[in-house]
Amino acid sequence: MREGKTIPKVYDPSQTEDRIYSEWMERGYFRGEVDRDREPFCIVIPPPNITGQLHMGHALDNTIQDILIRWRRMQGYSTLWMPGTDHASIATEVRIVEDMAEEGLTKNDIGREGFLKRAWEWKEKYGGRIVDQLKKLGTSPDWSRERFTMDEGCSHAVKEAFVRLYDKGLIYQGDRIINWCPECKTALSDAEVEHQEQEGNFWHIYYPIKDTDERLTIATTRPETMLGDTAVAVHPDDERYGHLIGKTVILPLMNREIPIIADEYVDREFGTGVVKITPAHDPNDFEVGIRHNLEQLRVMDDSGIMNEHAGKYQGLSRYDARQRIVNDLKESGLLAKIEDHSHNVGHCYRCDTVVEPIISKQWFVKMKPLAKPAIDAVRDGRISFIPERYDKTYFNWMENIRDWCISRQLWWGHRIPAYYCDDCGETIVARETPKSCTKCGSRSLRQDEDVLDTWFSSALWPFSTLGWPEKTEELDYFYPTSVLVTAYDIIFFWVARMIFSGIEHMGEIPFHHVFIHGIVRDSQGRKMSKSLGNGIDPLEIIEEYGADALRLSLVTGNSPGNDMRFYRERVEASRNFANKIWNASRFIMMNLKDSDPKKPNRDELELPDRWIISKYNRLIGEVTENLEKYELGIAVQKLYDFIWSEFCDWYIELAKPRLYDEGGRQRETALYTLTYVLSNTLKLLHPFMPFITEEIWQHLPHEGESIMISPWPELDQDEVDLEAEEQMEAIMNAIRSIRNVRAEMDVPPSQKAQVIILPSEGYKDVFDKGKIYFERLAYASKVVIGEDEGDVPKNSVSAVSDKAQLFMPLEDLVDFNKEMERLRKESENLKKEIARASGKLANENFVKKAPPAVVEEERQKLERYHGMMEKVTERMEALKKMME
RNA sequence: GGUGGCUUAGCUCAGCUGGUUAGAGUACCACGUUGACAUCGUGGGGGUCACUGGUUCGACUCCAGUAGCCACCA
Repeated sequence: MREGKTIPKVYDPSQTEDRIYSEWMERGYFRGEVDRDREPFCIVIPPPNITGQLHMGHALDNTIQDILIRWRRMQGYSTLWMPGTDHASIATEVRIVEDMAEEGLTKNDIGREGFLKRAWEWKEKYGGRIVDQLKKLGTSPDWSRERFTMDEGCSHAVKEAFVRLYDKGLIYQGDRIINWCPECKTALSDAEVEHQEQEGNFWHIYYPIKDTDERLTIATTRPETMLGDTAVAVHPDDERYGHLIGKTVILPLMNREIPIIADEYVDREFGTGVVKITPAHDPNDFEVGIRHNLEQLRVMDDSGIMNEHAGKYQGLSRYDARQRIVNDLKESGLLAKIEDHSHNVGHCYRCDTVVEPIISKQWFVKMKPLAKPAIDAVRDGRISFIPERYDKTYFNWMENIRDWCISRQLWWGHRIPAYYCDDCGETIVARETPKSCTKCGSRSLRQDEDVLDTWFSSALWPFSTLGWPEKTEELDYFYPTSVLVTAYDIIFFWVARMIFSGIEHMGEIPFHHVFIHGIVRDSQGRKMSKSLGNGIDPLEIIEEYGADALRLSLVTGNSPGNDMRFYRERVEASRNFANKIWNASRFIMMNLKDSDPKKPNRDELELPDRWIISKYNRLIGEVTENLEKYELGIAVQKLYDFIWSEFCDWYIELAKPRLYDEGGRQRETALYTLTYVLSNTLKLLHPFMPFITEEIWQHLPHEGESIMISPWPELDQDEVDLEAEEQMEAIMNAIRSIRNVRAEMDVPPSQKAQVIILPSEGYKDVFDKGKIYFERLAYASKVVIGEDEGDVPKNSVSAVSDKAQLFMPLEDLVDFNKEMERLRKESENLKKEIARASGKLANENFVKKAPPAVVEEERQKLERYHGMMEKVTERMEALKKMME
């Protein structure tokens, strides 16, 4: 072997991974460059939160990206995988506040500046952690270009984007209903609200009509909001209530008079057909309020505590208030009934508190004009989702989108570049902090206190990281990026927003493909979560089994868009595979010593060589094709099968006789083929298992300094050798038949037997040349090619394969009854197949309408079955005679 | 309520544009230390492809419906 040391029997990833990774880094292999002579291939990483630790979701997402990047890099593309992290405004702020709480500090104690200082320190300390963890996975992004959503460039891009949108009238400030988290005390976008089904109640409340004995019954799930009612509404065409429109009801508990209005928003079928209108606490009511010019009465403060408009309920939490209100209604006889009712309640995606729809002054992005071209881009195929079905999810969201609330009442993030004049009240939106008011010249300006939604900056990620708004070479060359890889749970938050932002700011889509994968669940199919404590730490897995094993486990059996369960047993299987490759390579290296076998001429190749080279070439085609389709699971399955079954189980075994023939001319041919197929197969496997493939490749004869920059193998149709495949199959099938018979007859491996082969027409030569393989792989003491049954001794067991009849004289080991039983089973089986095939062929329509190739195939099958049946029958008869 | 997904061997899953004797891993059974590997080898058992219809010469695969589970949206 190259380094002249003995190779351990068990592969130990911990001995290699870090060393190899440092070498790759030192040699700058990850570096992405603008190279006009080559096609670009670019992926931007979904930036992980700086608060985060690497979890299985990251591991999967980044393994996939690394596979694609490594593959394209080997194919000769100029690849750039752009890495970075996200400041994760709300998540980080929550973490730091928790952190401070342990020291007994609050945000207000240390003030905005103090807080930001602390946050940056926190970022410096922990922000790199996840990056280090990604390195352990073996990922190959261009770390020299690593970005952060709050770095100077990205911040610049954010301001630029904000100002441009504002100038175009696509960003506005206004009082609208937003989702308010009373715990985080900030507004949230619609996407940040998680709806959870909850058991609740429908409280039916009487609203007395002024100056009459009549009353209306109104059902609500949030009785506390009634304090802010400023109308009740019925449908204009509802005959039950037509006479009441324009009258007034007395709002219970508050004794406020509010009008009865008519609005088509009311659903006559639902509940009593009368609804309370609370413009300040419900998005639909808000719209109704605008139409009818109703007062907006907010009854709750930012902490979810009832305020001065809540009368005697002031100071109570929203839930205490609800309780009290229901009790009070009951006491005053105004509670008609309570119904059980399950409904969806919005929760904050960060802290899980029930969000409160509340009217509030916030900044918004006007979505309709932005959504239109973003929908078109997917509709006309410029952007495609893999799997395709996710375009429906995308359309559904984009077509029903409401304006995006982008301001957050937080400190950690991009501060909104809006400034207010204390003197004239002017709002100035500018890239640079203005010195004086553009309207009145006053110098007393205050910047907006709020920061932007984290996703506002991540929406710019595909171009902000490439230098936008500067017109950089990178931007010109790598944008639009090639593919975005992410899980489906982030389509709305991120993918959709990148698409409309890219189109708006760059005038071009941000990526061509969106490759959606599922999420990694635990072995019981549950989502991994901190609260359940069922998360599996990828780093622990890497430590125990190696990064290659982890990566392999994450892609095998994984199909696009579908979730997967994570099992330790699977990782073990992957590790075993790594070990298998290791040992196959070890075997080859042991035989190579330090030699570098010369390429044999074509006519020097033996059947197994031609066969494995042919299979290897097919493999190239299959792996490449499946990578192109993002079918990584299938690609890796093909590799697994090829390496384990065809290469290890068969080819190595078939090559052994020549290897043990020291000094034989054929030894070098076998060695060459072994080495050639192994080292090239390693290339195909490299994107999936980068470490072990590099480690082995380095020890094999090779050109170039690393497998990761070696050229991706290309399918050579001339090497696909159908004849070799067919002949080898014939031998392999015959060997399998013998093994099968021996096992069924309970013949121990130690009991070698003579094998007599009666080849089918045209296969005499094939089996004659293949004798040696039967000795090795079918426990044959001696192999004889016979002409007919006359050459077969009486006490033989037989096996029938499609291209030969096989016999083993086993003397007293033969149990004729057992043999008979076996033959009967086989003939049953054949009978079934013959019935199936001939049934098909007897069907006129099949013969007439099916493609000729399919019909022909079926004919050949039938012929083969008939031939085998004949042999089995003959054999049974002979046996019967013998037993008489 | 709307949309989408899933239902294939004991378990976990592949099976992409309809034609395979329906596959893999794992578990299970039997045999096995033949000079790469017991993290292994050889052989084996195990599936009415959820159900009902339809299209088709032909359906695990396409269409419709039903049931159960799940996800997302409202």
